Amino acid sequence: MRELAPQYDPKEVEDKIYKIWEKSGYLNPDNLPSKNKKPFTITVPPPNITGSLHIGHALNATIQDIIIRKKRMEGFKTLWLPGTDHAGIATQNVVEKELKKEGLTRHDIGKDKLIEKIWQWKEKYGDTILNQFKKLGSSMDWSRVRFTMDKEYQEAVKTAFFHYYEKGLIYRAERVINWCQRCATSLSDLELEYKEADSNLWFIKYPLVKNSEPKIQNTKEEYIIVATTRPETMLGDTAVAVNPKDERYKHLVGRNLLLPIQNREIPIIADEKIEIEFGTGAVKVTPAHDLLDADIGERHKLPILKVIGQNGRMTDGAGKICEGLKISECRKKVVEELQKLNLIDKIEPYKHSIARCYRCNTIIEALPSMQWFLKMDELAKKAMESVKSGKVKFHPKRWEKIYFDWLNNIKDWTISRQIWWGHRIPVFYPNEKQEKIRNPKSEIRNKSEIYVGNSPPKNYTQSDDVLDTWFSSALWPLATLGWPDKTEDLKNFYPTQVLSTARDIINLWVSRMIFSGVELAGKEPFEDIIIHATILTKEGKRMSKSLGTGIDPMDLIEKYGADATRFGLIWQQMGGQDIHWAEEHVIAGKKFCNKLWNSTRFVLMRNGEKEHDNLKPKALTDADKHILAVFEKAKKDANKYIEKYEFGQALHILYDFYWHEFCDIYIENSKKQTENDKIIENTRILLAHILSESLKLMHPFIPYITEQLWEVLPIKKKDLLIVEGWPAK
RNA sequence: GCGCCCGUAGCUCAGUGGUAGAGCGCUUCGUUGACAUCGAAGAGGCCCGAAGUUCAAUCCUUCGCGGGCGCACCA
Repeated sequence: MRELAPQYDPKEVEDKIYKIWEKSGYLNPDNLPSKNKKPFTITVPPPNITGSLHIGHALNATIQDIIIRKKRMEGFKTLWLPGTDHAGIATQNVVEKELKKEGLTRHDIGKDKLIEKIWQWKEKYGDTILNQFKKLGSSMDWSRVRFTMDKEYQEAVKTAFFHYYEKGLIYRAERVINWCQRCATSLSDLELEYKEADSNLWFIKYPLVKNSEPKIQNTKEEYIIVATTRPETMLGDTAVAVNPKDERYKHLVGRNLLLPIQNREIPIIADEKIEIEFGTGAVKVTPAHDLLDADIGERHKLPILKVIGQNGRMTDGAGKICEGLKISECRKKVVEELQKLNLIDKIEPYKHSIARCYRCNTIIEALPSMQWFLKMDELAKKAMESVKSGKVKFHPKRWEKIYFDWLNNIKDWTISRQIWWGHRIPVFYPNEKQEKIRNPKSEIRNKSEIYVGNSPPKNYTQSDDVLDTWFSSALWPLATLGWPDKTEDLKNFYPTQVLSTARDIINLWVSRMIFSGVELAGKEPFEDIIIHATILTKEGKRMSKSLGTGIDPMDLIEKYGADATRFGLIWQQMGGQDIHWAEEHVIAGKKFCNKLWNSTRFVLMRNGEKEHDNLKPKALTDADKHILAVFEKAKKDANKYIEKYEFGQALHILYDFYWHEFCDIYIENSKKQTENDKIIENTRILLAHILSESLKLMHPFIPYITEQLWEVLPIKKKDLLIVEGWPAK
């Protein structure tokens, strides 16, 4: 037996214990004892290679580790598969920022060189997070680390693309899409963040054109006033719309207006979608640069006139005086011109939300662009069915509403991106058509001129587009296990059992994994989805790196130890509620570890070096009976709560039992009992029994200290605690 | 606008149809061999407001107020 120091020092224990786990091989399911038969799998939500571990990751990793460790002790063949995501736009942006420090842009060095730089960056920093997971004590299988740009993973992505393409679910079309001018790429709706901003509502007069047809009466009105937050887009207006029920305008529908500045005639049309109450009830319609207007335009077969280009400047369509101007400049210019013409009725201050890029915060423009889309109707139905049937369950259940809401209103998914870092779309065009392809106006309509597949004919060149990062993330549980190859791992570990993640990617990621799994492998990728708490500041605000309100879990580990950090995180994870972060609970965790340490010292001192091989205590005294009874209850309740994924509750129970029942009461009683020769032996066995069983129950929560204490317990024939039998079964 | 979550001790949060609990903090006492990262004792709460259901509500229902979040095409 080894002497225990009078205080617990995490620094002396953690790294040493982690190495023991790694060396034991038990992190890899293939090396687990033969009793561990039935597979149990979690694939970690792959963090972006750009990131470092934040407090939310730490909570999530701890939750998954608790589940995995418990299952491993219960005798499952557990696989917790680690990995990282290439995170297309995010990563490219980070590396571009690095370039900028040298005064370079990506265009200066070119595509190949940029991609090379990103790979270098990945080699250097990409494993940061994985090492931080280790520090936390995560019992992941390091022999199976995956990356979404691994060679095999790229094959999986292509296979998925071909599958959808052959099924006719993938198509290319010119549509009005979200465009980030800084990233120079399209974005899906989910990649936007709306932020409120102060702006104006401009009220502009559009003069009515006198009508020569006798059937249509000319009226007293000389103009219609439209209200807009974006005066510059008027240059691309192709109609003005009013609600058909609006009495003010009913008689004007069908008449023409003269679009100021451009001096084009545009019709007045009627559309149900127009709110009578808002503004003047008359809306300028710019099909090229507004998603709603694009819908209206389609319904009324309006021409689409592009006035804003992908570079964020006005196109020739905007007319001579505005061509080449930035959007903001053009706005000023247009307002100025309108004022000259005396066509501004009034300007009112107005607050509204503006879409911004979720990666770089640039204002998003809607504009027509040739992109690849994935048809969503059929896939969305499958995804909904998986949850409706109960094959996949959300915990807490309320989150399924977010899921259904999105799937019920789904639009086709824009899967192509114009960035450089990512999975190239496996589509090839004949070389002589390259120019045409880059120019959306002359899209190749003839399908036979496109090659989709693995071995393109000579003189064909691959498309420059890459896939949305989430297209590959959607394959995570499949591709990491070897799909589409029928590997042993795929057979053993797919479908997985649990997915634990943050609520903000329920649709971005979770729903897409579900339909991908069902569509491509015929099985839902997991059974239970845990949506864990979001950690906010004590004041209830979002943590933010730039505001310095974030918390680095590594600092906590450094200060209090990994077990205390895990304890603090889980202590606060109650009922799926958001956590208003309070560090004192980590301090409580540190104190608890020390209590555990010292109570173990006590038991060892009382029991001496004698090794037990059979800890079957009897209940001889009232104190004995009491402690055994409350222990049974604590064990049962803790187990129940872990199974319901209510980890905070489970931890509270174990804490209360251990400190207040075992230490405060039983240990105190045992001091007297060990003075009585008749019961001294049984008391010692009972002490050792409760201690060792408690260590097992607490191991998933605070793995390092429990493994360390287990090591010094005088018990015969023991393996590492990480594979000891779970007591509550 | 619609929806979701929350409002209990100074702080972070549990909890129950029969007038409340933990951790941290605070006060007083205590260094008897597990632990002062401790032990003992204690102060501290019209359980957001109003109405309703009930013998009885902090807990159920409705409506407010306050805080947070998500969704939405309000130009």
